[in-house]
Amino acid sequence: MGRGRVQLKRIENKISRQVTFSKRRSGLLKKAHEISVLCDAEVALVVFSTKGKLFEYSTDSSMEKILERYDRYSYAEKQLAATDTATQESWSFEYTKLTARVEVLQRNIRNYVGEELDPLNLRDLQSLEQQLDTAIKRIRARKNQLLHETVSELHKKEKALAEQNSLLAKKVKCS
Amino acid sequence: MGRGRVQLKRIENKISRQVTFSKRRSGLLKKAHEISVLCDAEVALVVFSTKGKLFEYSTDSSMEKILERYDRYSYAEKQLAATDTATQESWSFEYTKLTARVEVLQRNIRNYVGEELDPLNLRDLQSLEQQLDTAIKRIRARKNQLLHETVSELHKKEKALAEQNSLLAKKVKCS
DNA sequence: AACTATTCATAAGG
DNA sequence: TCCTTATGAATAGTT
Repeated sequence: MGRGRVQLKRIENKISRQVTFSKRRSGLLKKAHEISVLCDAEVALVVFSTKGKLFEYSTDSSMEKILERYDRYSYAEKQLAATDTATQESWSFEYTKLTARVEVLQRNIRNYVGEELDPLNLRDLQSLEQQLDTAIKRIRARKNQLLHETVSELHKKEKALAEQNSLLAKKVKCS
Repeated sequence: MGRGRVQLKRIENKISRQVTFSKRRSGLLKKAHEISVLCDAEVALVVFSTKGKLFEYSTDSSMEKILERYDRYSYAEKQLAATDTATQESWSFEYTKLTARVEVLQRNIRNYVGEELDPLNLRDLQSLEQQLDTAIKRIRARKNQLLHETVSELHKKEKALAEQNSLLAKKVKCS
C-alpha cells in the first residue's frame, strides 16, 4: 500500500521506521478493534516499539486473564523509581525556587522594619531610608485623608441630628 | 475495503461473520507480522473466535516473554500513576501554601513602601507608621555608626601613614 | 502533520 | 474454503 512495494524486512532508516511504525500501529489497532466488533471476537494485542514503548488493544478484560499468571516484579520497580524521580525533580525544582523567593521577601521585610541592617552598605541604607521616608509620607497623607473624611462625616451627622432636634422641639411646642 | 462500505457493528449473518472473521483474521496476523519485521517491534496478538477457537501471532521472542514484559510494564504504570498522584497531591498542596505565602509577603512589602494603603484602617496605618518610624531611626543609627567607623578608620590610616612618613623622613636625614 | 499515488485488503458473489 | 473482482482503506514516499 502506498507508493511502491514494500520489502518485508527491517527498515534501516531510523526516521522512516519510526514513521511507518506509527502509521501501521494505528492501522493494526484499528483492525484489531474492527474484527472484534464485526466478528464478535476477543482480541488482545500488545506492541512494543524498538524503544520499548508500549501500545495495546484488548477486548474486555481478556488481557488480564492471560497475563495474570506472570510475575509482577523486578523491572517494574526500576521503571517506577526512574520515572518517579524524574517527575519529582521538576516539582522540587519549582518548590525550591519558591522557597528561595520566600526567603528573599522575608529578608526584604526585615530590612523594611529596620532589622538585619548589618550586611547592608551605605548605599543600600541610603536607598532604604529614602524608600521608607517616602512610605511614611504617603502613610501620613493617607492618615490625614482618613481623618478629614471622618471629621467631615461627623460634622454631617451632627448637623443632621441638630436639624432633627429643632424639628422635634417645634413639634413639642405645637402639641 | 471491498465492495461497499462497512459499518462498524457486529455482523448479524452468521455465515458472513465467519467468512469475514477468517479473512480479517489472516489480514490482521499478516499486518502484525509486517509491523514486527519492518519496524523491529515486539508484537503479541491473541484472537478468540466467537466459538472460542484460538489464533495467535507473536514475534519470535515468544508470546510468553512479550506478555511478561507487558505485565511488568502495565504494573509499573499502575504503580506509577498511583504514587504519582499521591505525591503530586501533597506536593501541589505545599506549593499552593507557598504561593499564598509569597502573596502575603508581597502585599506586606507594598505596604512597607507606602503602596496600596486604601484597604488599611486608621489603626493599621498608625502601627505601620510607627514601625517605619522605628525602622528609619534604626537605619539612621546604623548609617551613623557606619560613617563613624569609616571616619575613625580613616583617622587610623592617616595616623599610620603620618608615622610612617616621619620615620621615612628620619631615615632620609640619617643617610 | 498533510497529501497523493499506489498497493493492499476485503466484501460480495460464485 | 478458495477464486475473482470491484472498491474502499491503508500507507510509502514526498512536501
